[in-house]
Amino acid sequence: MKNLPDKTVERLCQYRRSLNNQLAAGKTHIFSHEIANLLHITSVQVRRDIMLIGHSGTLRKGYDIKEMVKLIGKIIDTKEGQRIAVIGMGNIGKAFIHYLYEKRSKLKVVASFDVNPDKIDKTYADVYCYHLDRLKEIIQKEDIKIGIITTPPMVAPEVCENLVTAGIKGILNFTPKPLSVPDEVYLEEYDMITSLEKVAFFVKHNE
Amino acid sequence: MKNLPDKTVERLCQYRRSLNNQLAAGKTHIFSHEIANLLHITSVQVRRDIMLIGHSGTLRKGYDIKEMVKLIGKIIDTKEGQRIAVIGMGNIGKAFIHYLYEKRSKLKVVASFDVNPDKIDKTYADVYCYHLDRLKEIIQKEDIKIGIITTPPMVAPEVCENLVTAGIKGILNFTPKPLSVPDEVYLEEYDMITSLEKVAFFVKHNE
DNA sequence: TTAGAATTGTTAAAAATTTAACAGATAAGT
DNA sequence: ACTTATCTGTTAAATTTTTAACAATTCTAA
Ligand SMILES: NC(=O)c1ccc[n+]([C@@H]2O[C@H](COP(=O)([O-])OP(=O)(O)OC[C@H]3O[C@@H](n4cnc5c(N)ncnc54)[C@H](O)[C@@H]3O)[C@@H](O)[C@H]2O)c1
Ligand SMILES: NC(=O)c1ccc[n+]([C@@H]2O[C@H](COP(=O)([O-])OP(=O)(O)OC[C@H]3O[C@@H](n4cnc5c(N)ncnc54)[C@H](O)[C@@H]3O)[C@@H](O)[C@H]2O)c1
Repeated sequence: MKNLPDKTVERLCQYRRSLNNQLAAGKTHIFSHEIANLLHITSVQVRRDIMLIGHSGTLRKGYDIKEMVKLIGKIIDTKEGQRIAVIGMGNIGKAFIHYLYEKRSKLKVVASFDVNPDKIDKTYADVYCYHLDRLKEIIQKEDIKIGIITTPPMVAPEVCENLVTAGIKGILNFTPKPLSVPDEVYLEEYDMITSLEKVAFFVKHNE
Repeated sequence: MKNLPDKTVERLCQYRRSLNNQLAAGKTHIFSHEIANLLHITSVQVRRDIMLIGHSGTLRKGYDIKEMVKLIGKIIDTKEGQRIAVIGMGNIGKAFIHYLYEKRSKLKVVASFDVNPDKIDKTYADVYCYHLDRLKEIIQKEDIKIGIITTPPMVAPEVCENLVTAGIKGILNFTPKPLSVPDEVYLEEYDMITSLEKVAFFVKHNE
């Protein structure tokens, strides 16, 4: 199940969340066009994605939601759940930890780091905050594979480098500073402001 | 300058931010491959994007940074700057307002809304927080064109509908709840968890 | 002043992604 | 049982996006 297109992986995550909602609402089966409507894409795309992961629906009945959620989980999650660190316990860092805590997903934040004494040695939603100096030590001890950078932009490159040295395998960067990592580390840059500027652009051009 | 590919628009926003950084660092000109390195894309792509917006560099000297920033601004910004509302003054809502405030960009948050009495009638980074009931009134009075939804997911569809009724033209949705809007409204769904799950997927498959 | 290196701008090719088209299967109604 | 509506799964086509290729231009320096 390795060669899924990037975009498909992204959509699978979204399918799963929507499907869980439907499950909670009491539905057991769903049609491709229903999923499509929920996510504003076409039903063809949904069917194609589902085909790619090797799932089959029942004709005239649709897809079994529970099974799909389970299958997507198999593809996206790891058995034991992934262990994550958040670096920079400001607004966004804290928001993230609280959010994941409530969701109880397979993605577990198991440590956080900061340099501000007010934040260090405190616990946020069960996540302990260490001084940045202990980054490498804790990451290795706790077998953390993913780092989320929510520090001020200026220090992001340095933090990034330290994460890589410590052996992290994936980084999600929330700062607007573009980072560099070796090939074997997966880097996702998540830029909230670009999204907003994109909206602004399209609003401007639809006037 | 209407028919820019979606992806190009996105990159232009990123170019601008990086270029501003370079400007601040004292550079006046930059080569396509330098921009490319900053953003982890190819120099061809940079040149192509720049071509599409009708800018020209100087051979062997590169692109004039100041001019490029100005041109990108012309394409992306509106003259007067866009007026924005944030609905839901929790962690993310506040983070956003503070961030935009510091940046002093053309994107101005001019109002925010909540239902929690603790938040209402207070000011965050110069942005006043109104009760949700006044949404339509304020949006129309203040000529707000863009809404950022950072409420709890459950109420997002309702908020969205109210925004549309009030005449908003673009929505940036931070909740994991997919929304529906009429064709003339531009909707961007920004899902932080999907990004994280994507990282997790690729980490898993690189092991 | 000429050769060589560097860099842009553009067209063409390739790759990735989305959409269309439609055959085949099944449930529901008659 | 037969017909019809509806959906899935899949292959093929279309579109979008990225990458390659290279001519043209400018600077450097022998
Ligand atoms: N925190 C994260 O990392 C994260 C990640 C992904 C998605 N999200 C989503 O982003 C959204 C905001 O997250 P947050 O951490 O800022 O949440 P939060 O709980 O801190 O803030 C929500 C705010 O919305 C207000 N609110 C409630 N009902 C409202 C209504 N009807 N109208 C206007 N305001 C209302 C609340 O009073 C509160 O101030 C949520 O939907 C959350 O699921 C958060
Ligand atoms: N807030 C937004 O809406 C928004 C939007 C786009 C991008 N961003 C970016 O996201 C990042 C975080 O934003 P925020 O609003 O949470 O910022 P914040 O200032 O609230 O939090 C930053 C945290 O990082 C800590 N920190 C500082 N230096 C550190 C270091 N060397 N190592 C570890 N921690 C360190 C600080 O003590 C603080 O707790 C920033 O880079 C910001 O530019 C924010």
